[in-house]
Amino acid sequence: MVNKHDSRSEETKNTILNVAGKLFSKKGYESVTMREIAKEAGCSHTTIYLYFKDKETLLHQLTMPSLRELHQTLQEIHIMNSIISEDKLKRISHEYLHFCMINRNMYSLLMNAKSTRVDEERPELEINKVRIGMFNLLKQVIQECLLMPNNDLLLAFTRTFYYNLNGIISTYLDNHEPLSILMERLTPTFNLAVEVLILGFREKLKQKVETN
Amino acid sequence: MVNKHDSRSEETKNTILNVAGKLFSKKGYESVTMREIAKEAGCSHTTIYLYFKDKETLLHQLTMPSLRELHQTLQEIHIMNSIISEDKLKRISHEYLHFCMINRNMYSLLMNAKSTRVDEERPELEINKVRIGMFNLLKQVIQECLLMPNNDLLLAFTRTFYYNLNGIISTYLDNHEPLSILMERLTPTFNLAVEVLILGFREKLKQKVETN
DNA sequence: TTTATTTATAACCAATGGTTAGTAACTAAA
DNA sequence: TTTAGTTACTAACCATTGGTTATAAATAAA
Repeated sequence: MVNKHDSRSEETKNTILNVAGKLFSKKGYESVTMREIAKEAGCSHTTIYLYFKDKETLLHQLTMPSLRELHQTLQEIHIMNSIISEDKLKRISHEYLHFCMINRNMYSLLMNAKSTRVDEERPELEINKVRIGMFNLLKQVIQECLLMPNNDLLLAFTRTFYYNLNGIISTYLDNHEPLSILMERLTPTFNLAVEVLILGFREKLKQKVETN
Repeated sequence: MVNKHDSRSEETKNTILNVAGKLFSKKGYESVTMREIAKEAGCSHTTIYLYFKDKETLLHQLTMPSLRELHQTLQEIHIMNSIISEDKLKRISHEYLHFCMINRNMYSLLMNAKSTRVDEERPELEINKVRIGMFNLLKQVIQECLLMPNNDLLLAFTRTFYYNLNGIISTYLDNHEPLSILMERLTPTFNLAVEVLILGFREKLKQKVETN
């Protein structure tokens, strides 16, 4: 039988997480203050420090579940047999872009995982694992798409593809347009970018074969 | 005959600008404090506010001259007759990347020109002019490269190219590797990206022609 | 009821960007 | 030379923030 103490602290922790998640999404991590979160959660701002080491830990604990989910989604798309690899790549790109646009705070964390944190169950290792995992997944899908060996050129292609995705996100990071409208407006351009890259990769591959 | 008053204030202002420029470059805009700048400049931190409205104004006044210079450089490359447009594109990309990597603070300003500032001689208008100017220049060079009309497809191509450049920059924004080493390591990848994009654009164009 | 444990808050701290009041230095006029 | 005015600069102050420490409140156990 859970006692009131346990349930009270659990409830407080969850409330803080929920409120923080909402506020971060709405106003951006940097501009939300701990006092604001506390007020909305109905507690003192110092209570937050009973459960979370600092502000960044809060963001981190909000991020990892969603990130794992994204990674899972991308993996599921990857192993689908019913679609060709070029379409997989488009779907993966779309999911990644969509996720990052919704979760702009998390995107920053994803890009800037601090390597200063070696305590706390090696969270950087986990987030790095997920990052690397997604990069490698992208690499595999590109490899399948191009029917090429796993070599330096594939790495460079994957990087280029990755730059493009992240360029898109960073271009619209501070855009205040509603997401659904933004995605509707720009998805054709995003898809074009993927197609152009694949075409370019194929041509580059051809060139390499012709010079060898 | 300039009096001591005038020369003294001019000197103070320039010292502050110089010091700020160095510190921003070295440690990043966000992590440099006004008190730190003041200390290095040999004045009180409140003196800074005699000359500059706020911290952002300081960054802005440091940024615009360099940005104008970059824009000028890119324009000069554009009008060069001695090189083909594909090489122009590579040179322009290289200059832009190099500039942004050196001036990461300014890059942020470039990407995030605040629209909240309508006082102060319309600086947002100026920075927007430069941004738009550079985007249009890029568009022109891509157009020449591809020998295509100025249409929606060209705009989408230019956007894609722009995403790529900015993806590169944002990927390495917090990288602490010395710039010369970073550029040496990655310039081949950056050039490959440009080539891939151009190849892809050409193929896309071909497809469009074939379906019309 | 008293004591121990857990949860939470209030008081406090250092630091920051920025504002306001006061002082020092310089120049011009008497 | 002295006085008044102007300019450059500083110190005191402010509100706010993330975070720490001391204290209070709530709950469970003896």
